[in-house]
Amino acid sequence: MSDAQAPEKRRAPAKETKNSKEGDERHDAIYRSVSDAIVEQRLKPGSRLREDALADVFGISRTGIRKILQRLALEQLVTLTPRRGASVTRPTADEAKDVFDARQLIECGLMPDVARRMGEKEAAELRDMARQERQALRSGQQSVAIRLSADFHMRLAQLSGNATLAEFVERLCSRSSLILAVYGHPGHLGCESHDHDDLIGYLEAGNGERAKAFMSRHLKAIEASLSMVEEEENVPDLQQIFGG
Amino acid sequence: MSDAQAPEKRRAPAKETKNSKEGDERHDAIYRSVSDAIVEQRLKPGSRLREDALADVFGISRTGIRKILQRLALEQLVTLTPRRGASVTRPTADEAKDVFDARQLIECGLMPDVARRMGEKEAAELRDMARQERQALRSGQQSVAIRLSADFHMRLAQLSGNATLAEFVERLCSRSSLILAVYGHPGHLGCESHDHDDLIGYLEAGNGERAKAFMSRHLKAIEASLSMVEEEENVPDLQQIFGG
DNA sequence: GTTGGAATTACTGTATACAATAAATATCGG
DNA sequence: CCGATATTTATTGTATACAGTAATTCCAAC
Repeated sequence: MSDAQAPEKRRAPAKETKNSKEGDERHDAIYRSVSDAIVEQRLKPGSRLREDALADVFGISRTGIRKILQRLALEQLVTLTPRRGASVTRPTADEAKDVFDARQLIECGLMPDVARRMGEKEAAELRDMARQERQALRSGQQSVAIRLSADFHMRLAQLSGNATLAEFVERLCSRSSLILAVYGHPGHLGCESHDHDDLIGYLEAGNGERAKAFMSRHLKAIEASLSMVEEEENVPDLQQIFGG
Repeated sequence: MSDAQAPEKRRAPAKETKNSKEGDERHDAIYRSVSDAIVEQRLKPGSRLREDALADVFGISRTGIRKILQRLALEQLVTLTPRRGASVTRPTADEAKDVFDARQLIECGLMPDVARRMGEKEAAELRDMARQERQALRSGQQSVAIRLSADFHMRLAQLSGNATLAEFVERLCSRSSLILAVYGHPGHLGCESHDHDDLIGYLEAGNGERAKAFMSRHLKAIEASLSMVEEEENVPDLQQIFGG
């Protein structure tokens, strides 16, 4: 992972500040680093994200960290509670339903456009992504597989040519990873191995309607694989006591 | 005595800072204030938003302003260019197309759900909003009318029960206001007066499919009313010179 | 041993100071 | 008088200091 090497506490030498990166890119890299960690479930829902700790790890001040956390909060990957700070969002069952309904509407609606704009190059790229995903899954790298699966859906949306809708899909896929982390069964990954390949086939054949129907079933299958029990990790004893 | 070198560091009237508001709500109020000004086109696309100026106007420091600007940037209402600061976004023709395609897909797709959840109270509320909009239009308050029109579409999406999609629609409507500001004809408002009332009728009757079709036409009509000429306010002389 | 409360601690919220850079302006050479 | 470069200025980027508040710990009393 992105090694924030020895946290040399000396941060003052302004002349040294500039040598490493444009500074702007650095922020983006850190954002992506945190975002990836969440999507890959290395940071689990509910984990607290303290500003000082992150600032130390990445070697920038809290100011920059706050900016990044705020962005993640707007994307609903982290939750910002007023005086408690940031933590990785733990999606509720309602939110999960909303997200999958939204994916149903948008991703399926995009399939005809994607089919229309699908060329050889795009198909090859997608097949490669699907291959990588299968490989990660086979070699037991579940975290990586989850992200690759999300990447696949995101790339698909980008190929529709509508940047705005692609951005929406991006957000929905990120949140889906969080949902899988909370409500998915450990051994059972969201996307079945062959689904993505089949989908590429329909799209490459220019069969938008078929792809649409397939995507609908695909998403339904993922959603159906979730076990929608709100685990109330806090004070569960109380209920047991009252029940008993 | 040696502590005499420590002058009274108090430089800010901290006691007065807190008395007025919770501080958190204040930020939200400022955010809404700026957002409304953009949506109502009192701040025109391209206008620069300097941090100091905003900080002065609202009586908070640049820190808070930056937070708000960043949020607006993520919603694509303002554009943040690296060392140039913030300005009200000027949507391109491509973006405009994307936004209206997205609205076409999402808002129309939501209509059946809205029709299903439509009750007396909701219909009455919508009718009231439509009435206010008509009134604003008649009394020449175009800015207010534009925002009320956007509010109508947003509220409609909320009634679908899907908070995630409602948020997407919210963003799309805000951006649409910007698009109208750039590409719309001055005297010609986006939403025709009677359209919204007609739509409520279909929804109240539970006729989701009819409402869907109507919404589609409604949005198409708005989009068709735009004149999609990219005014390249920058270096236009060059082309004219070379052409002439 | 548990509970209530006070003191401490840890953390976030906000403003400000300072550095860095791009834009605007002035200055000088042609 | 025009063009290129140096200087000044305006404005953003970042770190840090300080304040305020929630969480924790510790202590005493029952």
